[in-house]
This record gives sequence, structure tokens and C-alpha cells, in this order.
Amino acid sequence: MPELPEAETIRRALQNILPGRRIESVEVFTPAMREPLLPLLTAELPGKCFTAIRRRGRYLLADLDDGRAALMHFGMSGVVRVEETGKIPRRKHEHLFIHLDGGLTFKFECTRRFSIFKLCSPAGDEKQPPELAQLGAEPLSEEFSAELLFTLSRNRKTPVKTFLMDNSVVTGIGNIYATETLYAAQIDPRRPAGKLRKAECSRLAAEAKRILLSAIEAGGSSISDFLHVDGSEGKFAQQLSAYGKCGTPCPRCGETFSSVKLGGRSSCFCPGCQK
DNA sequence: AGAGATACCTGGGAGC
DNA sequence: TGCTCCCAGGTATCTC
Repeated sequence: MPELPEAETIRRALQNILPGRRIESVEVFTPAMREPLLPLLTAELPGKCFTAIRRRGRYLLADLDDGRAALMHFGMSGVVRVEETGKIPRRKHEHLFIHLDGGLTFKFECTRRFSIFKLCSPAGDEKQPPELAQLGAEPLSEEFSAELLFTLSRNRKTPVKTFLMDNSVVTGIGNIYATETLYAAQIDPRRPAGKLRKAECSRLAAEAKRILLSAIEAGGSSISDFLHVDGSEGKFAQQLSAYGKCGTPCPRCGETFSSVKLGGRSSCFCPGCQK
């Protein structure tokens, strides 16, 4: 499922394909998405050229040569494909086709319809799309640091896992990477964020960066398949240490992983070595 | 204002 | 086998 590393993987793949390509036509199959896929797309996109693909958190921005950009979010089941036009019939949950010059079609799929695809204001305009304006630090940037975590967490009673998943603090860390980061940093996900010590914030920031980077590396392995069938299967799933391991023994201390619900999301952790 | 709950959506799995 | 129920996920929006 598309987390930040998958979004980055998709960005890199699209960056190799889309810039310089002209949009010939657009087909919208499912107008009623989380945000409607407006007829605007079919009216406005043809004739435009993609110039660059940027990422902010889990959002991708595909810049167009008229100054606007297509904003994409993959929700939890979004998949993007670029395939030869007309070669493969539309799959059940493909909601949008963008036909490009050179005989390629960009296809946007989302089983659970949590994804977003829409036109937004000019690239580089200070008036960012509202979705991006409130996002917190980019986890792989220098801004995301022990100091930032320590400062923003003071007086917060919310569990540290919920705090890490708060998009206004740091963007792009979902349930999987919050779970893995807390396990690697040996911190109990239930701890109030405000009680974290500086050294613990330091471990959190460092482990989050390390895990995201190695996931991007693993997700990169699916880039080669990107043009063919399905780019959604990165290899990072095989490297997960804690996520989904409830009931199995902890490889670090032997205690059994247990599960707790935090912020409405189930959370797996080791009560033996996460303190 | 902060924190928790809920709605959105679909497919897969469990239980009967 | 077929039905119902629950769960997964990110984000916006609500209620307390």
C-alpha cells in the first residue's frame, strides 16, 4: 500500500516517463471519488504537457506547462500505471485514464476510492493547495529532527504513536512506519508524547529516517515492473519487524508481541523491550 | 485547544 | 454455500 516510500518510488518512475509528454485525451470512469473527478479534467488537461513530478509527504504534484499541477494522493489502495494505450482492458477499479503522446496511457486505480486526483493552483504559487498547506516536516529533511520532536511534543498527552502519525507534526508516517520506528527506537507506543526525553526523540528521528530510506530502497525494486503490470508490491514487507507480528515472539527479547488500539488504529509492540 | 471518535469505501477473512 | 460482521488504511470532520 502506498506509504511515503511508495509515493517516492512512484514519483521517481513518473519523473522518468511524464515530463515532456503531451496529454491527448482524458477518460473519467468514476466521477464520485472521495473528491470528485471533475469533468474539468477532461476539459482542461488535453493539450497540456507535464513538466516535473514533485512529492510532499504522500502527495505527488505533477506540474503542467500552464502553471497548474495535478495533485495526487493514493489513499490506501491507490495504484498508478503507465501502459501502452489500448493494449490492456480497463481493470475493475481504474477510475481515470490520461492518454499521452507516444502511445502511452497513465492509469489511476483505487479499490477503496480514498485516493485524490485533482487540478490545483499554480506550481510555486504561495497559495498552496489546502491539502499541503498544513503539513508538518518532511521526514527525510533536516527540519525533521530530535529538536523538532522534542519541542512539538511538550505538554502533549497523546500517545507517542498517534503523535508520530500526526500529519501536522511530520508528514508521511503512517501506521506501518510508526510501528516500525517505535520498535526500532525501543519506545512504548502508549507513552504520552510530552514525557519523551531528548535522547528518545533523537532515536525516533534517526530510526524513522533510517527505516524510510531503506523502504524507499526496497520499493525501488518495483520500479522495473512499473511499466508492465503492477508497481504496488515493494519488497519492504519482508523486512517488517513489528507491524502485523502480534502474537509472535519478539526477535530482540523473546517476549510476545501484543496489540493495543491507539488513535483508532491497531498497534503492535513488544512489552518486553519497548519502554 | 487538544484528544478521541466517526465517516468515507471495498475486499478479504472469520464465524455461523 | 452463503450470509453477516469486522477489519484495514489516511484524512476530514464531528463532538466532548
